[in-house]
Amino acid sequence: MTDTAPRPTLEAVAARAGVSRATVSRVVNGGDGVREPLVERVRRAVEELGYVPNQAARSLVTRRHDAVAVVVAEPETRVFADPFFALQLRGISKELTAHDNQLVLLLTEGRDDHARVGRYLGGGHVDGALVFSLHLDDPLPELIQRAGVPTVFGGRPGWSDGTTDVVYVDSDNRGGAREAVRHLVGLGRTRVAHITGALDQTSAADRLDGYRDVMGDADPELVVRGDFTPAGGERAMRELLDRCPDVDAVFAANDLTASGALRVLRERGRRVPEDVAVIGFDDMLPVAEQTDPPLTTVRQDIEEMGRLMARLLLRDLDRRNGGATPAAVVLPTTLIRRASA
Amino acid sequence: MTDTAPRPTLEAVAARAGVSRATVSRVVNGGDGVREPLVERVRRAVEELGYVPNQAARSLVTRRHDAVAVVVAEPETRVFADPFFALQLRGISKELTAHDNQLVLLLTEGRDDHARVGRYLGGGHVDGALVFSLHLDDPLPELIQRAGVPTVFGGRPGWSDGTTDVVYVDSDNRGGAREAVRHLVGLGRTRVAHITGALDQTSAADRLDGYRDVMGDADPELVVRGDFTPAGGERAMRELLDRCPDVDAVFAANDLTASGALRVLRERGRRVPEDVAVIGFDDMLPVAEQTDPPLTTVRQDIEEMGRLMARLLLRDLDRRNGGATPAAVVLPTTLIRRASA
DNA sequence: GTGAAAGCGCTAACAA
DNA sequence: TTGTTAGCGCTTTCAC
Repeated sequence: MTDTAPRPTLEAVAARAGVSRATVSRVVNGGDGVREPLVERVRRAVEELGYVPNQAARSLVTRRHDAVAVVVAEPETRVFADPFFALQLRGISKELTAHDNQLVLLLTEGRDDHARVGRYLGGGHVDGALVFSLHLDDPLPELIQRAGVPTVFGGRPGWSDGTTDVVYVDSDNRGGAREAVRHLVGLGRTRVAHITGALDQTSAADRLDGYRDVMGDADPELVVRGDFTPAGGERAMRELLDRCPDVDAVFAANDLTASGALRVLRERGRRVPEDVAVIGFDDMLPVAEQTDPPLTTVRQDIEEMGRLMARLLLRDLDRRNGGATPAAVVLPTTLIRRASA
Repeated sequence: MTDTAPRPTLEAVAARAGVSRATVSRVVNGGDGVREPLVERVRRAVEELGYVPNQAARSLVTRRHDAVAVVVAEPETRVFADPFFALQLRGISKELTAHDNQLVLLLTEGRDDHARVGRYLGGGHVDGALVFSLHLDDPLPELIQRAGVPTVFGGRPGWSDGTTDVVYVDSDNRGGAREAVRHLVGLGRTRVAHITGALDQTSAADRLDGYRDVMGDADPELVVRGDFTPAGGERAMRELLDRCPDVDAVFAANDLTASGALRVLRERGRRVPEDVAVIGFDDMLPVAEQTDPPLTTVRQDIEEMGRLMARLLLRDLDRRNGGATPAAVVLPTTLIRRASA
């Protein structure tokens, strides 16, 4: 907890190197158009003085901050219940770091925070924003969109009407769900159920759509609502067994849900996969590999999603430099076969 | 992805309100020493123009950034395996937000990143840093300490020699462990084992110390090394059962470890708590409540730890304003009784 | 109580 | 290629 020492300025470096501030500035920012010997002298002076540019002064004139906000709607239990958030963040961080950008994390807790976030984003502290819009009715994303900050969303925003060109990164939830259900059908299962996620999230809705793509004509009783949690999975599985005792396969909206379902199946004496085959979604390793039996599931590359979000945003920020305007990106999923189906 | 609109400046507000820039500045920063009618006029002008101060310009002169870096050593599987990180972050975020500070997240991935973080912290972009130093041999914390940025650590740093006054926030790991083991002993158990955490982390070492405080004279075979993961817990439990078949209680270094141990105990046909009582650490709800049987455990208030870290740092930053220099804080733990012990 | 003026440290025309 | 100069938008003495 030392006090801040007075830091050397461009001026000081210039004096020491015997050149002008402008030259030092050039060298510090890449050094093109400065002759080698001078570059060398400046470099040495920088070194000796331990000069570090003052970001505030630089931003003041460049209007660039080399900083990106990551906005996460917080009350989401889900954000904490699974490593989703952390993994995505890691991907984002890596990409940002690779391009010398800083990550400003904005966690929101409610109404008040929305205003705060809006103000912050509108306040020109950051060059852009990466936003996770988990719920259909979340007012935040639109608010941000209106703030006029370049933004990339994580997951397809629910309010996206297809008209406005929102940029987002998402997994192919629908396609992945289709693949899972097809696999179940291919196993010869005929009573394939689906435990949904929280349906106010597009990922859950899309997975349900995927299920219906394949099982459109199936007994509607086979679809039961969950909420992405193990507890929700248990509840749903019980309901399912009561309603349709002949169910022989379950596609759960995520691995956590599947783990809950598995527990109930065991409790009720159903063997997995012999009596009931189970497939999850996510391939969350600590969950999928620990269940009994290990979970067959649909993998999505979460870290890559984060990386991609950052990449799209940075590209957009650079579009003046000839880059094209990015559009939404949907990443493929993979079926991972383990023992449960 | 709109282009940035030209934002109004202090100058513009001053013109509109018919006052000087200085007066507007005063109003914007609290408004003391300005007469009410003027305050009112300025406020209105700010409102009408949608004025938001330019942080860069302000920082340039005040040398304050109202921003704090949170540094997390990343490769830590643990950071992603449990909600620890997210919870702590939430606490930090809340406190920071309450004091109008921004959270800049620095995730590090290795050697190269250390230099980068050092540079960033030394570069005066933030007013202080909150650092998680998980491993004893992590070079980062010391590097940061040397950067001269006010810093608060999360968890007692391993290299803290007691001489230098590092400020940190930690749970009473040792005391909590003692309480857990005493509870086991109080239950009449005589062969109380301990599955440790990753011993290169102070939290694990401290919990082991707590165990020894109570069981100092016990069979050393009863202590077996884990790594804070369920898999580690399984491995350790197997070893334990082989080595000491008469074990009648287990204190696991955390809930994840305990869940692994529980699994093995079930597999080997030992009843919990009848044959073997089990206690965890953390009270990580999604884990502790979902185990079978539900886990008795030592709770630590993780979010509060985060909040406290931020509070200590902010207080230090304000110490010029009469605050005292903060010291380390150790939070108490609570034993939560469920069914496993 | 209010305003005028001097920078904070840097970049970016423009001259040389 | 290098230097000179004029701000970027704000806070903060210092006069009034």
